[in-house]
Amino acid sequence: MLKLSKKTDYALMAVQYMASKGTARIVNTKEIAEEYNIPVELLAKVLQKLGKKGLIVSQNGPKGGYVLAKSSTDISVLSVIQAIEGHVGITECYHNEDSTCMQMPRCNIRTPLRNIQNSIYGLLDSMSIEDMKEFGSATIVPQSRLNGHRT
Amino acid sequence: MLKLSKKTDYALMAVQYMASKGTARIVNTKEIAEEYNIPVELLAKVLQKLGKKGLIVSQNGPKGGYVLAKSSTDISVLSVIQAIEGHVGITECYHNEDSTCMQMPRCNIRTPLRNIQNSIYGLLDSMSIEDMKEFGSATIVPQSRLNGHRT
DNA sequence: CCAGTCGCCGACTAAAATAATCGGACTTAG
DNA sequence: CTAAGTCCGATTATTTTAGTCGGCGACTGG
Repeated sequence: MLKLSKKTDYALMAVQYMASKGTARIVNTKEIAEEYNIPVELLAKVLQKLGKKGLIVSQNGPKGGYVLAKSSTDISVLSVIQAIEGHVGITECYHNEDSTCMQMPRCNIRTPLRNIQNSIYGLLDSMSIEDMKEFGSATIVPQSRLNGHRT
Repeated sequence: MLKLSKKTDYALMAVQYMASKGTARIVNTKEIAEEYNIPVELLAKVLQKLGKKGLIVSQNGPKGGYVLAKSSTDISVLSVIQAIEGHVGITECYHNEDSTCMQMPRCNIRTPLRNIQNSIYGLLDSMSIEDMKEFGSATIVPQSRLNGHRT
């Protein structure tokens, strides 16, 4: 239904939060969880995933926590989403590499949907975490080819 | 997880199929279901929803069925998706009008996500069912502002 | 004029995805 | 050496999605 999972929301919030603190400051799970009212254990797993994907780096022990692995301008929104959700596809057959779709043989919407998906990918890839701050109220993608409303 | 539901897939396939048959030919649920290996009862409900939204018109009785209510150039992909999924939002708070989101007070990703969502809307709205045929293997949205891959 | 074909509708069950919890192990600053 | 932190797998609860069932109502051809 075209909705992001809460885990992804949490991930974006957390990364955004870390970005706002800069690379000098190390933040821990509890701090972020309290800031946004997120269940700690859940956020913990999310951050672990981000760590394994190399988007953030972890520091163990007391005074430990996380920092962004690179500049917020170099972290795309897409990379965060994919870190949490794995391979994202708009349809079953693009979501699961080895899906057995009953409709495959005669499917008439695969290719066009792939194009839509690629456009969305492009959009998400072109937007960085930094952009999410800056463009708080601007439109990102040129919609020059839009030709008015249909029903 | 940014995936369309099967019902929506079915709806798009069905509409596409009807478009391919033209407005003269009336098609029934069973015919479409067999063409694409879709469970009839499920497809039936999908078509009913499309009917209620005025995208297709129904004909009762024997030899009954459905026809597109208007030209395939005047039916946007978005309208089909919305007919099935209702109001679509990329996040909980945009999906559900009256959602009580724990993160609301301090949420730092609402506005940027809304922009992303609007871009997706624009894309889906600008694409008609007819376009889905034509652009079987073309890219729809100009991605001129893309600036290479990040992680 | 009535029998069979079709759409219409709501309630129901089944399966899958998501959200959240729990328990315990490993790491390290103080 | 211990408390504060990350790490990790297993488990449960909740919600969403997929699919099923049964009956009603509309219509058309014979």
